[in-house]
Formats: sequence, structure tokens, C-alpha cells
Amino acid sequence: MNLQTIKVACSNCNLRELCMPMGLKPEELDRIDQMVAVRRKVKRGTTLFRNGEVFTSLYAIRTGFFKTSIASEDGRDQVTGFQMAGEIIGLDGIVNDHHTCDAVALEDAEVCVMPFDQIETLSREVTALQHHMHKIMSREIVREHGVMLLLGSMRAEERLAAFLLNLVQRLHARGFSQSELILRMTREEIGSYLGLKLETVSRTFSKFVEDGIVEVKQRHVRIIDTDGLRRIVTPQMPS
Amino acid sequence: MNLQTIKVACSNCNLRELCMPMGLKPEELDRIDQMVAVRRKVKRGTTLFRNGEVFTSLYAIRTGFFKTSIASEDGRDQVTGFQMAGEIIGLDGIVNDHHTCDAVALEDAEVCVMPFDQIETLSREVTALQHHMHKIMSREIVREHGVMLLLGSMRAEERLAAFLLNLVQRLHARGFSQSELILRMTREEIGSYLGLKLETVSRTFSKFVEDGIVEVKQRHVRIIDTDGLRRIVTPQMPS
DNA sequence: CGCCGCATTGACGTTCGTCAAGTCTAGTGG
DNA sequence: CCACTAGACTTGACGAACGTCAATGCGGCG
Repeated sequence: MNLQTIKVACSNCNLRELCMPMGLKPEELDRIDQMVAVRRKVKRGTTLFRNGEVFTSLYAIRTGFFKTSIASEDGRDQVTGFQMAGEIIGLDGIVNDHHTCDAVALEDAEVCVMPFDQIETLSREVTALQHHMHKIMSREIVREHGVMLLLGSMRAEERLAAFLLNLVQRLHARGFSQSELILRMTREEIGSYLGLKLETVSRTFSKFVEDGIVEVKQRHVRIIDTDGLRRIVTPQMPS
Repeated sequence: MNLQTIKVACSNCNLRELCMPMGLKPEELDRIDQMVAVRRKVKRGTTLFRNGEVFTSLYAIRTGFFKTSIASEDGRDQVTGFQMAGEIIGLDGIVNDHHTCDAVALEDAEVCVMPFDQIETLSREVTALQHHMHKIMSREIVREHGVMLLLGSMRAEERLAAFLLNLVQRLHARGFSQSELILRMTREEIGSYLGLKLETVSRTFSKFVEDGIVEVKQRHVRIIDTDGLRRIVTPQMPS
């Protein structure tokens, strides 16, 4: 457990527009700054929280990259999401005061710790924060609907194409390239998220390379033909 | 659009413990009653709301049975859930002030209309309501994690067994039988939810019948061997 | 009574999983 | 600095599970 009590100000944070509501009064921002007083570092390969642990806080990712996954009793394992800077993690713990999934850092990471009882107290006074919380949870629900569509009705190529487009779009929103990315997860983790075996993920990457849609060198991916990927995700209806 | 302005009291509602927080003061219950002043009837086959419509309210199901589904641009369709009495529907609309899925009644239904701005106002004053809202949204996120596990890693028999167990458990919590249920949805809708084709759903039902685990006559299902179903969902590890 | 939508069943094809062999890369220690 | 190793990745051959297509059955409702 690596806690720092160094004050960090949301007001200065370059991720503010990703994780906090906009248009707050300075006084409201101050109160949020007080709430987010603690940061925590999470080394690559270690967990931020684990299934079964008591839920106390939500976490805003400042740097680094996480996966969340659930395990069924018989040992099956499902990656439920990959989270990057500016995203909120831990919402699963609210229902039963215990986390129901594991959050593992895929690279050295740092998160802002936001004690949930303080979030609730503060959102009773700061309407914008209250509304923001609701939006964040609703957004997660809608995201998961999309994953259900993917898992329920798409073929392997479509899943991987959708996955790459989603990743690169989120990275681009954070100032990274629209066409190049480094995968922080293994083929197996991608496969678990997409409901595929790692061999299928690998083969599908190879197919994309053959078709000149992407270049792949291990975890480095360059997208050559974004529209090609889009056409794979959304094949044209026979007119 | 079928609106009723008949006052209905949460305080008298037999579904209260399913959809509202417990342990409210009488005065707080009154205020919630005021908020939920309107009910709406939804005829079988019609929509409560549709993808793209402006979001204004959440809905608590009083009677009836719904499905929610999303459609991708190329016409694919994914059922994201089946909802029954006491459950809350419409959470997807909060993020962008527009609904992102369709909610269709699978039998004649009645819902309590809860204007979302009033929910937010009231949750600032009634802590229990605020916390309850957070739990409902978190519960939905956790439920969807479970569906992702199902879609991502289970075989057809496991999916259908898990589906039946989940349905019958929810029905039992509402006072219905632990072993008998009537499916309100078609094989195709079950298949869409489970990421299977309707023929596969039908064949899997037939297999369960052959194995003496259930009896099926059209949409009437009687579960003979609940443990048998459980063993299908969670096969024992080779020890 | 006859129609229509839903469900069942069979034959066959496709996609993806499984198993296995082999390659590449980064990290480690001599 | 280089050899060695472990883990990640790739690729091929084969099979199982599920999808597709098509024929048929059943039940409820007008």
C-alpha cells in the first residue's frame, strides 16, 4: 500500500475535463480538491483492489493503465474493461460495499483516491458533482451495453476492429496519435475481453496485416486504414 | 402515450422494498410519493421509450415485463436485459440526456414515472434516496459484468442454464414459484440476449428436456432438477 | 376452420477453439 | 557483451460447437 498525503489540486490537473464536471465555482473546486487529498501509486502487475475487498473509495486514474476482471467460481476469468487516465474505477463496489472485480495495473500507475462517503456528502451540496456522478455511472452502463452487442453478435474480426477503434479513439482524446498505439495488455487479455482465445486474436491481427489495414510489431500497432477498420465493424448492408 | 394522474403511494406499494430504500421517515416517504405522482400504462409490444428519445425520467416497473435492446447501424440487434416488477429502467439515458436503447413491453405493463430532475433534487435532501440511486446504478453495472462473463466465456448450455436460474430466482423473490415459470419472450429474444441463434436456444431446451432437467411446453417451463442446472452453469473442476 | 407466427428438428457449413510446434523478445546472470 | 531462459506471440492442422438453410409441426386467434 503506497499512500501519499501530498496535496494535489484537481484545479491544476490536466485531466480535469475528463474526470470532473466543468464550470465549477472556485469555492466548489476547492472542496473537491480537499476530498481528493490522497494519491496512491500502483506498480505494474499489482492490484488496486480485489474481488471481496471492502469498498471505500472510487479512484480516478491519473497515469497508467488498468484492466478490471471478474472470475467465476470454476476459475473462468473475464476482463470487463481496460481503463486509462481520466477514467473512474471502482463503481462495482457501491452496491454491496465490497468490490466484485479485480483492478490490476498493466503499467505503473497513479490514482486519486476519492472516499465514497465524502463524494456522497459533497454531491448533496454541489449539484454539478451530483449530476456528474450520475453521468459517469450511466456512461459505464451504456459502455457495457456496447460490449454486450460486441460479444453477442460480432465475429472475431469485427470484435478486434471495434476494440482497436475504441482504444485509439480514447487515446486520441488524451492527445495521443490517431493511428499509432502501444497495447498495454497481452493477446490473452484482449481475447478475454473480446470473448476470444488468444490464438484467434493473434490470427486476426495477422489477417489485418495481410490486408494492409494495420501494421503490428508485438504490442506496437499502427493503423494504416482507419476506414477499413470501420467497414469491418459495420459491414454495409446488401442494398 | 397513456398517462394517469391518479395519485399512487409508494408507501402502500407492495413492491416498495424492491424499488425504494428502506427505513425512511414518514415525511421522506411522503416526498417520494409526490415525486412518483404519475403512472403510465404500456401495452404489450409497444415501447416505453426508444433509442434517440429525450431522457426525462426513470421508470419503476409496477406490473409487466420488459426487454431492453440496442441496435447497431447495420441492423444487428442485441437484447441487453429483461426487466420485471420492482426493477428500474431508463438509466442509460442519463449520460447524454437521450435514451440509447429501446424498452419494449413483453406483456401489458404499468410503470411509475419518476422525473429525473426531481430525483436529483430530492436525493440532495434525502440521503437514503441518494445512496439508493447509487446502489441501483452500481447493481446494474455488476449485473452487466455477469452478462459479459456469460457472453464471453460460456457455452450454449451454460448460458441457457444460467439464464433460467437467474429468471426463476428473480421471480421467486417476487413470490412466484421456484420451479415453474412462463417465458414472456420468444426464443429469438432469449437468443439475442444470450448471444445465440434461436435454433440453438431451441435445441438446448430440447437437450435439457431429454436429460430430464426441465419440462418445456412452448413458453411454459418447469424446472425438475435445479441442482442439475447449477452443475451445468458451474461445472466442477477436475479435482 | 384456416392462417400466421413461433418453435422444433435435420443436414450441412463456417468459425473459432484446441493442441502442438516453433519463433521472437526482453530480461537475467555469467 | 553475450548466452540463456521464460513468457509472449505466431502459425498450422484438426475438431467441436454453433450458425445457416430448409422443412415441418404446433397453437392461438380472428
